[in-house]
Order: sequence, then C-alpha cells, then structure tokens
Amino acid sequence: MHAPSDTVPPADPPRALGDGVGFVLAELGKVALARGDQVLAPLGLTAKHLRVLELAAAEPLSQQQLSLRCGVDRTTMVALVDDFERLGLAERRRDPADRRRYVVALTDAGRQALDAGRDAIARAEDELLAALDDAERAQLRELAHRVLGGTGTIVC
Amino acid sequence: MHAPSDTVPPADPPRALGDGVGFVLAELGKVALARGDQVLAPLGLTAKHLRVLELAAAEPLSQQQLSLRCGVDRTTMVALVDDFERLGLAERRRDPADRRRYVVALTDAGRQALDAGRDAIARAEDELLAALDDAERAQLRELAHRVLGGTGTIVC
DNA sequence: TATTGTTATACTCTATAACTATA
DNA sequence: TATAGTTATAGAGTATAACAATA
Repeated sequence: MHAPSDTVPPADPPRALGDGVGFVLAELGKVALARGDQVLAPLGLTAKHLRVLELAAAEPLSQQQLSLRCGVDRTTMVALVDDFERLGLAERRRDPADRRRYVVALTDAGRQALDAGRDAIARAEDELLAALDDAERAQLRELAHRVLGGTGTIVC
Repeated sequence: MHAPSDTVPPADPPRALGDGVGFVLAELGKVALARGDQVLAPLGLTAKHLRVLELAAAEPLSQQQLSLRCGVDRTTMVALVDDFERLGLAERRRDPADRRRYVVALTDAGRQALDAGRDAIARAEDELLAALDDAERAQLRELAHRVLGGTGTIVC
C-alpha cells in the first residue's frame, strides 16, 4: 500500500488512437487492398474485378445477382462487366428463360486471368504477412474471420 | 503409404479469395472505418478528423506538418481545418517565427470533442470485437500491429 | 527562388433518377 | 406494374496546377 491513491481506475484503454485496434485494422485493410490492386494491375484488373470474376466463374449469375452479392449497385456492375468484355475475359449472354437478364460467362482467357489473379493475390498476401510465422498467420486469419463474421458483412 | 500418389502438392492455399487473409483484412478495415465514422457523426467528425485533432492536440503543428504525418495533401488538410474552425474545435494561429504558417490550436471545445471522440471509438472497438475474449483481442491487436509495422505505413 | 496556405479544377468512385426492353 | 440492364447525372473524396504572401 505504497500508492498515494487506491481509487485510480485500472489502466486506461490505449490513449493514442493509432494504437487502437480499429485504426490499425482500418489502415491494414487499406494497405491490403492497395497491394492487391497493385499486383493485379498488370492483368488490367482490380481486387474488386477479381472477386466478381470468381463469383461469375463459380456459377452462372446475372449482373443483378452479382451486384447483390458484392454489395454494389447495378450501375457499378455494368462498368465492371464492360471491363471484362473489353479485356475479353467474359461475355454477356442473354438468359433464354428471362430475356431481360444477361448471364456473365467467363471465356477461356477469363479463367486464365482468374487463375493468374489468384496466384498474384496469394503472393501478395504472403508478402504482406512476412512478419508472422505460419502459426501466427493462421491465428490472424482465424481471428479476423471471426470478427468479420460477427458483423454480417458482405464479402465483395 | 496408402495414398495412391506421393506427388500431390502439400495442400493448396485457400481457393476462394474471400477466405484469403488479404480480402478479410480489407473488408474488416472498411467495416472498422465505417463504424468509426458512424459513432463520430454525432460530433460532426469523421475518424480522419479525430486523428488530425489528436495530432494537433499533442503538439503545435502547421497544416503542412499535419498533412505530411497523415499522408494527405495540403489541400485536403485545408478542408479539415476549415471544418474544425466551423465547429469551434480549433483555431488557425499565425506562427510568429514563420508568418507563412498557421499553427492549428485546439480550443477547450476541441479538447472536449477529442475526449468524447476517443470514448466513442473505444466503445465502437469494443463492440466490433464482441466475438473475441480479452486474450484474443490482445492477440489480434498485437498481430495486426506487427503486420502493419512491417509495411512502413503512415498511420492517418 | 522556395515554401505555406489557398483556390479552382479535374479525376475517381459510387450512387440516384430516368429510360428501354422485357416480364 | 415490376424488373434487368443501361445511360446521364450528381455527390463524395482526393489530387494537381496556379496564385498570393512570406521566407
């Protein structure tokens, strides 16, 4: 009982905002996204493009369905699909069952670009986590996944 | 040696982009930033505002110095300081030693807003990490800090 | 001649509103 | 009447270029 006071609150939360988890996660997210866009730039794509390409590759989806899953507006999806067509990575195909819809169908070049993009992203992630060993990377992945899962966030 | 093949590569990295650390961190960062902006909105501030306010509170800095530390352009800082003055949170004071410079000086209201903003951010972080226990939160903070540190990123 | 703050301007990203063709 | 895709437009947010005051 040397302390002159026993009413001091038990250690404040981190005083500087820069030390808080929120700011670190926000900055880290920006860095991760920017780095992803950088390594995809040689393919003429962004991280958002690649995510859409992956969704369209997994199953036949209309632009509307793609935009809903990505949490972007229909009008934004128009521009993304325009980019795919311009790059020869996907085609718009009228849905015979509902002629209002276009199904976004990947070309062979599109599937190759998806593979190449996934590789580039994997390398970028490996580089981003250079400061962590394998166990720590798994820990970070698991914790981040769990937190994100608790927010009910759309992934695209 | 039951396996029919011993040349299979040792487990691919996660196939779906949405499972990769990069995308999870990018999404989590967006959520954290958006949530921070939300809880600061009643104060008329954003997370970026609050970070600048904190820097200016810690030591007397010119707009140029603030913009350099935040990694934004001088012209962007003009608008931020305009906001502070409009809200009565800070004042521009000519630096007598170099009359080209304005020192951004917090008012009493500015210091109160900084405190209130810090509290709001602390509550938002606590809410964001609701899915983790204390030990896991500390782990996530430490790992994220370490990764961000490895990138040499500016914090603002 | 260089630097600080400012303004005007442009660029990127995204969303809203209005149009068309289909349902 | 409602929906899918499109276009035109507008709103954030941020940067570049040019300018006045000061060094």
